[in-house]
Amino acid sequence: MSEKDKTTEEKILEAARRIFVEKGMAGARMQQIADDAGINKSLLHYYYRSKDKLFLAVFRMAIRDFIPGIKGIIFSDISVYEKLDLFIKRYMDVLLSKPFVPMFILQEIQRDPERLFNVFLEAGIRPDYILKEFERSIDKGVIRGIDPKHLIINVLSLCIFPIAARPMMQRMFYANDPAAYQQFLNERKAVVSDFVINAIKP
Amino acid sequence: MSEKDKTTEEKILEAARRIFVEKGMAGARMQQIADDAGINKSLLHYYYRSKDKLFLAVFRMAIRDFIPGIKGIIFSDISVYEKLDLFIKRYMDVLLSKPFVPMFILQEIQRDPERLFNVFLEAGIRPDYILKEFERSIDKGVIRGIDPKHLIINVLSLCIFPIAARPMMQRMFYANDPAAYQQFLNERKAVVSDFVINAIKP
DNA sequence: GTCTATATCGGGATAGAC
DNA sequence: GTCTATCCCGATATAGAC
Repeated sequence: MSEKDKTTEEKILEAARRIFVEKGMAGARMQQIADDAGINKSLLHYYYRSKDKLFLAVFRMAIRDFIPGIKGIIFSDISVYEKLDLFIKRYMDVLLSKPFVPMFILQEIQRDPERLFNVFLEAGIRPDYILKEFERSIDKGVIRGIDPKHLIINVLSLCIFPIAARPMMQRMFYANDPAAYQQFLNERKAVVSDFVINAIKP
Repeated sequence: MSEKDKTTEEKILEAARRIFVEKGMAGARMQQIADDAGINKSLLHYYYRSKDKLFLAVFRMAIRDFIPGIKGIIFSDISVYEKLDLFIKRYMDVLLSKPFVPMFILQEIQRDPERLFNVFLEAGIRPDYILKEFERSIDKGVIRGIDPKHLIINVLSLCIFPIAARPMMQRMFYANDPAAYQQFLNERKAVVSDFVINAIKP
């Protein structure tokens, strides 16, 4: 689909996504979103009644993009180690294809965690199932005794943080070379998987 | 020092810190900072000429609070494992005593990474030394062959993320019980240290 | 140093023509 | 559906009295 064939609504959503991620909800300007989308400011209000509604639309879109690939893995019928490996790789793939999501969600976590929690619930994201599975694996001695909550948060940390903190890490470790850091993030899929698996092997 | 003995300037800085962390630079309101400090809005401008200057003051204070305990460890003369263990525990202690710092810095990373990088440089924060030390340890076979950059970023991720994402994690895993999550974070010092050390043992 | 009052401006939102 | 013009509130910032 060429740039011109995009509906106005699509152009708005994409522009809004860019600006909201860069500036956050409060820092974003409707004018800038309109400019970025190549349309008039009033049209934003025509399609979405308010800034808040536009933000929510972008937000839901981000969540939806983000989820489908993940849920399949969690409920699939493979070993814990395969599951962890697959999850980490798939999860990082999704994050790399939507690198704006981490900061977007972190900002929303501060702004209104309850609303975010409900969006997650709607999407069927709950830790219960995987928590139980880790517990069983620990009981069976398949993985080392670590509180499953810590394990989950470790995995999330290792995947999310390097993307959220990208501008600084890229500057510090790669003299601000985007291609080099991208390469680093690609390697990271295997590195994190190894790291976690080594850490929890009995 | 009682609440009353604090100078106006101190009261402003503390209030500003709270509000800036909660709302971010753009979302924060001078009025709210003034209310929170129990003073008049104009006084903010009397002490700090503008919102941006106030933000910068809070920011530098945050960095300064944050650094001293850390640097000592990096250059101390102990084994890599002891150093990692000590660093993780001390670093998380600092983060726990200044829990606003992670989001504050993450926001600033998006807003102006170059300025932040320079503030870090001023404070003497550079990854070179520890990077080299990890390399030597890998060459000697003391730790498993992992790209030292990944190792550093893993440690940072594991320490920082759970605090930055606290409101959501607390809601998901502890039914929003702050004391329970605080307890979780305290445990975490030892858990992360174990996790990392297990992951890199040859 | 601290307050009240006010200037000034930017930005979200709406009205209305086409 | 898309544009121009405009409203109006809220927020930063300043002036000036005490």
